[in-house]
Amino acid sequence: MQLKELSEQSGVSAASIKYYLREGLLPPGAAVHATRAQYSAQHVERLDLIQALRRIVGLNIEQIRGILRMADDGASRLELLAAVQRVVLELDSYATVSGEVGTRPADAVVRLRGWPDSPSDARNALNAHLELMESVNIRVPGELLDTYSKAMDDVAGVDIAATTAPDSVDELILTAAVGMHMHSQLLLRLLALAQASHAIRRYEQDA
Amino acid sequence: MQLKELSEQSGVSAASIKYYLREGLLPPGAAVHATRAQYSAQHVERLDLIQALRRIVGLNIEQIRGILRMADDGASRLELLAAVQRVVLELDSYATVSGEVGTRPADAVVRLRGWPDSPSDARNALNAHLELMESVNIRVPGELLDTYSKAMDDVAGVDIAATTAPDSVDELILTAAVGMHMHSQLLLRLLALAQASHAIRRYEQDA
DNA sequence: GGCTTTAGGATAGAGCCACTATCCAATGCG
DNA sequence: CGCATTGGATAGTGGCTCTATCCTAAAGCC
Repeated sequence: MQLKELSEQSGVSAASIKYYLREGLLPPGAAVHATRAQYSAQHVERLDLIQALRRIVGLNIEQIRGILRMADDGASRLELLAAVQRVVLELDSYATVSGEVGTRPADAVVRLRGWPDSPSDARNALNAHLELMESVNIRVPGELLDTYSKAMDDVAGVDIAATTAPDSVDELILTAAVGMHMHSQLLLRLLALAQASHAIRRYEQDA
Repeated sequence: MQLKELSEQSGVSAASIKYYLREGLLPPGAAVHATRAQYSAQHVERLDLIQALRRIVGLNIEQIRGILRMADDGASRLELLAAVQRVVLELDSYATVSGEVGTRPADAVVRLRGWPDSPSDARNALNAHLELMESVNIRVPGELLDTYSKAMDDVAGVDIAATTAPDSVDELILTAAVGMHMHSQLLLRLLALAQASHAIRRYEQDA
């Protein structure tokens, strides 16, 4: 198919497709001639992925480019997962907490859960965030971290098990990124509901 | 104090303060004369709040204005909490899932946890989100929802207990919004770590 | 009393981002 | 043969949050 049809099938305007081509998000089609190129189903899939990462997960062009480039360079599933995580976690690194990152709390969690031991970005991000929370006086008692990590362990188990056979790299990225985002939003909504409930109980009591 | 000093104390540029005044985020100072106004410590506090909501929580001007207006109109703590939740939850209502909102799953959670019964925005948001997840084929088994809600129940308990005596409305908003955001980010990081761990185990096994 | 500084008001511009539109020459397709 | 389409280039749009400039009037200070 050529550009116009690709646009129709993906629901992305021809102008935007050109933009993505320029930005290196979408690989160029097979150039039949100087003024004619053929696009495939993979291009449609890629466009779907780009759309999802933009509109659902909220990544920007540069972040998407980074991930896709890795995918196209034949990165492993683990590497891709790590890349997706890096980007999603840094969505708002409002303050790059630097300084000596005490690896304590995350290590404890890892030990407690019996997770494989490897000092990852995810672990650093967790430690940095815990420091940040402490610095703004939000207490995170050990038991809470325990409860949280247990819950997350359960999700991850379900998630990874479900992600058995990703047909394509694009699909792997899609499920990883969208899944993380969806679960995170789900938790946020549950937290809101829980908070509202607790607040109601408390303030009614006061009154 | 006057504008310049307010700017120095809050770390917000004079131009931005003027902008916030124009946008109705910051109440005008007490006009001593046509060309002189006095600002108070409350103005500094308000600016801190605005900064936090912008930079940490990532709200836009209109969202902040809405919350602050409620606060200044003397809304109750519950109303304010609800308003904050509404805004934070809608941060990315990528798809306003409408239609007959089956109140089933959230109701079950509420019953299970023994939360006070009131059909709230939070509950609707949860139901809508669960529908959305289902529509993109992300399974959320009942046990998972159970685990999640238990964890969130624990946090909310700690949170609300800690938020005993907010000295000012601004502080209440600050702790609510920042707290929600921080916990949500914490969970996201834990999820990332858990996923990475599970993925490592799984893929190592495969290899 | 004059000089500098500041307030408030208005308006315009900057900078970023993700597009979107226009123009072009070259060329394939019917 | 001629219309439509392509890749390539470039410029413009719209939303958002500031930031900068200009102005007049008045206060503070010596």
